[in-house]
Amino acid sequence: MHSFTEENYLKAIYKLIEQEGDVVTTNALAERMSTKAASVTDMLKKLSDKKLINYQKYQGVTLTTKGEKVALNIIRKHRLWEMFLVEKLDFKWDEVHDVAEQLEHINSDKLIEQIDKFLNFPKVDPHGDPIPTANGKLISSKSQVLSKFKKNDVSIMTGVVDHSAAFLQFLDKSGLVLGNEIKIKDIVEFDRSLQIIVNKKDTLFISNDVAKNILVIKK
Amino acid sequence: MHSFTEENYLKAIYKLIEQEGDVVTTNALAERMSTKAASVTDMLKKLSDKKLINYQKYQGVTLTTKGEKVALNIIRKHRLWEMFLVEKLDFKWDEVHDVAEQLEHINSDKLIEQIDKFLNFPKVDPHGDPIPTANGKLISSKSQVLSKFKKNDVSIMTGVVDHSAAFLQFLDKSGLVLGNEIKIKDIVEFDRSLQIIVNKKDTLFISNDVAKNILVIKK
DNA sequence: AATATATTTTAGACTAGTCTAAAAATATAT
DNA sequence: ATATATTTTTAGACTAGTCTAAAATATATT
Ligand SMILES: [Mn+2]
Ligand SMILES: [Mn+2]
Ligand SMILES: [Mn+2]
Ligand SMILES: [Mn+2]
Repeated sequence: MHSFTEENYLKAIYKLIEQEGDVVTTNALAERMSTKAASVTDMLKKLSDKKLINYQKYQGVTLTTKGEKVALNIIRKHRLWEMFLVEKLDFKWDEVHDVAEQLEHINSDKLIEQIDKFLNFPKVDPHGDPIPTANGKLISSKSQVLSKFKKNDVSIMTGVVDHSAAFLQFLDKSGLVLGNEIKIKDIVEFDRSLQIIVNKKDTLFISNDVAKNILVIKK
Repeated sequence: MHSFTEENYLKAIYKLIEQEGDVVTTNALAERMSTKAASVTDMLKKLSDKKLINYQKYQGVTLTTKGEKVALNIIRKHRLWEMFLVEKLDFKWDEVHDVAEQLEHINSDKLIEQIDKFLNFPKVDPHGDPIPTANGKLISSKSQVLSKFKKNDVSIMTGVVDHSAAFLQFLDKSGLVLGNEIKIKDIVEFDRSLQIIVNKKDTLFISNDVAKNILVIKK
């Protein structure tokens, strides 16, 4: 099929387009893949030959339909494996990423179908990210970052923007986990930091930087 | 750590020594790895440089203590994953090999510990093969091939020699699965084929070739 | 003991993926 | 519009793993 490296490039292109915008630049990809621009150019030629990306020299890249299908399938596998690790093997949400990064490349349709079934067909992964369907559909969530809300707004935490272990551990320690209710008690005008009430009980202060990395849905 | 290829070579060396005898030849390894002798020689140099094997030109190879530890760890992971697939994901014993061949290379101590725990620390895999411990001990079973037994001997099926999907499917169809009791009703002198009674119920005939690939333990 | 055959290693080449350094193209600033 | 800076691509080299063909060594046969 495709090599691990090809799969990782396709996933990176998908995610960069999702976040940043319409086309992905060579440098952005090099940054994300922790490699050099020259190496990226080589890979882009290869992916282009295989009709997985649309690529013209100096013009950046987008995924073809075929390439997007591959990317979404890797993302599906990654998120299902993360869910498996958390739900069945007692991993914490900050421990799953590196292992899922490997497991996502295991090639077996039956395996991933059975994992999906075993988990009772989850819709989102442990970080609140939606799991693409087997035929490559991804329902994008209506969540917004907490920093966009106003005083007295009440919302439910549904995801995170930053997926780093450090941030996830900080959230755990603060009682900010998926499903919790967050009410904005006050917003400090000076630095846009927030005073919030979690689950109608615990009051705490979070910086605007933190609020920008918490996804919620209005109650 | 070590590449997939290195791990597969070490496992192959381990298994060849286990079956065939004291040292492994270049050609035997080439055969097993479905590659050419020249490629094997290249890899042997590399594994020798890494102190994973004892290798002298033209003299065959053995594993060092370090190499054996790596091999046993891969075998442990392979067998635990096979067990997981059968026990938790409804795979049949003839369907697990190729997937386990990939999963055995996933690198995460926590993952394999948790899988072991999740399965309640199994001692053998779905084919009756013993699972090495985390610190590299392997309890070799006292099973023998059915063809060595005599008329009227009663035994319990504990494993298989041939692991091919074809053979395993044949066994399934014949009701010859692990744990079943096998009584030898008669042995045909001419071709050493057997008439056996499975679980005190079903009588069937099997060739000596089949009997040589069924492992049992005397009751 | 000499020769023939089989096994194993070396030599040299190829692909995937990576790198550095230099050249080419594009974007930005005067 | 031209010069400067930035981005991207090319050129050439490196490693891991593989191959074929040829050379070296070991084993078997006479
Ligand atoms: Mn990956
Ligand atoms: Mn995730
Ligand atoms: Mn393998
Ligand atoms: Mn097995």
